[in-house]
Amino acid sequence: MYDHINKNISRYVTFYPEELEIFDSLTAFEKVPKKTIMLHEGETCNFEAYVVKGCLRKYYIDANGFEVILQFAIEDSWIGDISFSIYETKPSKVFIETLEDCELLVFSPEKKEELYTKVPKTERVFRILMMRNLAVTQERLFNTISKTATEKYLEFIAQYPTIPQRVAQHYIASYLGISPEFVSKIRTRLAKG
Amino acid sequence: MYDHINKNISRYVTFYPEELEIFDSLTAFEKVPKKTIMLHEGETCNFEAYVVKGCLRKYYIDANGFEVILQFAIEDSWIGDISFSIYETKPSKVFIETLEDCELLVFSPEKKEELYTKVPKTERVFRILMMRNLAVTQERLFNTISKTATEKYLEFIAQYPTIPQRVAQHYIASYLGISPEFVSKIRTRLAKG
DNA sequence: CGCGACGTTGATTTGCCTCAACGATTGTGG
DNA sequence: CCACAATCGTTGAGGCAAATCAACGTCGCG
Repeated sequence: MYDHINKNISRYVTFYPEELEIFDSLTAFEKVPKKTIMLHEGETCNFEAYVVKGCLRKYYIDANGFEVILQFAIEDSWIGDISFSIYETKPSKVFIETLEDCELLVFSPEKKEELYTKVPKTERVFRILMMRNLAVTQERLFNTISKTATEKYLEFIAQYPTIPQRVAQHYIASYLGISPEFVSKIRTRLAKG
Repeated sequence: MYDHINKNISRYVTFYPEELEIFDSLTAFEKVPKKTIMLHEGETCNFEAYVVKGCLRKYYIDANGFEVILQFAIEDSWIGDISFSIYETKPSKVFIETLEDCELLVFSPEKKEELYTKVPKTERVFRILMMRNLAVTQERLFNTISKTATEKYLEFIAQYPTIPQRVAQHYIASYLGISPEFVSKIRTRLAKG
């Protein structure tokens, strides 16, 4: 049950077994069915989740009503609203939705703060997780600005080869900032070589 | 000298005077003249800096040789390569250059780790700084994908009103992912109303 | 002064979007 | 279990926002 999450956080910091026990005890296991919107825009986000099994997406809705996907989360990754903290309970601008039946290990803001107090080392873990997330987001911003739609598509399927098999194609379009029709045209163009 | 940086980090965590003294003692004050490239692509970044005075930019160079600006840093902000750490000494993909004569307070990776050991609370500070940075970057990614060039330009000058007075216009174009010519056209269009 | 970097303006091109129509697939209620 | 609706991916025609290319005026600096 907790093996994977313990391995995940131990990549960055070494923990004693007692510390991992505290860590695990502060999470809540949740099964969430497919197509559940766990966080609506305007709500305050009251969770941060590690994905044991399943697939989720986090997205904005723009001024014209179009969705822009910020993140896909699959096994062994984290998802939550960034401004997640008991001190900063701003209403969220994003939606989080399950795309498959999911098994999650969830922190509430209070438990997260309790964790920081009881096992201060975890500050370091989440600092490093943030850093890696930021690095990925910066890289993606750079790609969005400087690459063509075809390049973006090719790099996406190279970097996340399993995602196209799991989610609808128009979600990938929304992630890449391309119209669904144009993704289709890119694919036929590539198939013809 | 250290007043500003101490206020900056005390926004997120409360420090004892002794802790702030340790913090300050681990930084190095540096004056860097205008147009100095402090970090080249391929080098490992050996600093993280708080800007006391001046203005810098961080940028990528894309496959066609075009610069894409990721960040402007001005007074009371932080700049450095994200993967900055003694454990992760990957070659950097970004350049960091001063646009004005600068006064900086600089951490080396070693001093930063020393800081984390001597004043563990600082993990929390830099976790929160990362988080805010990530939130801003996500917002910008969303804008880049879903807004028109004119909207991006207007939001930029609204959000960073002092930057256009300090840096060349084509740098703003590079930050927004717009051609310099088109920024010029947007401006004349807006001026005519 | 003269050179190079910068901003402007206009003509032309293009990558991608929008709109619309059409099969294929999924799922849902009777 | 079928019928019908809804969702999804594909394809084509047409349009537009922004890029590219090129020429020119201006400013700051060595």
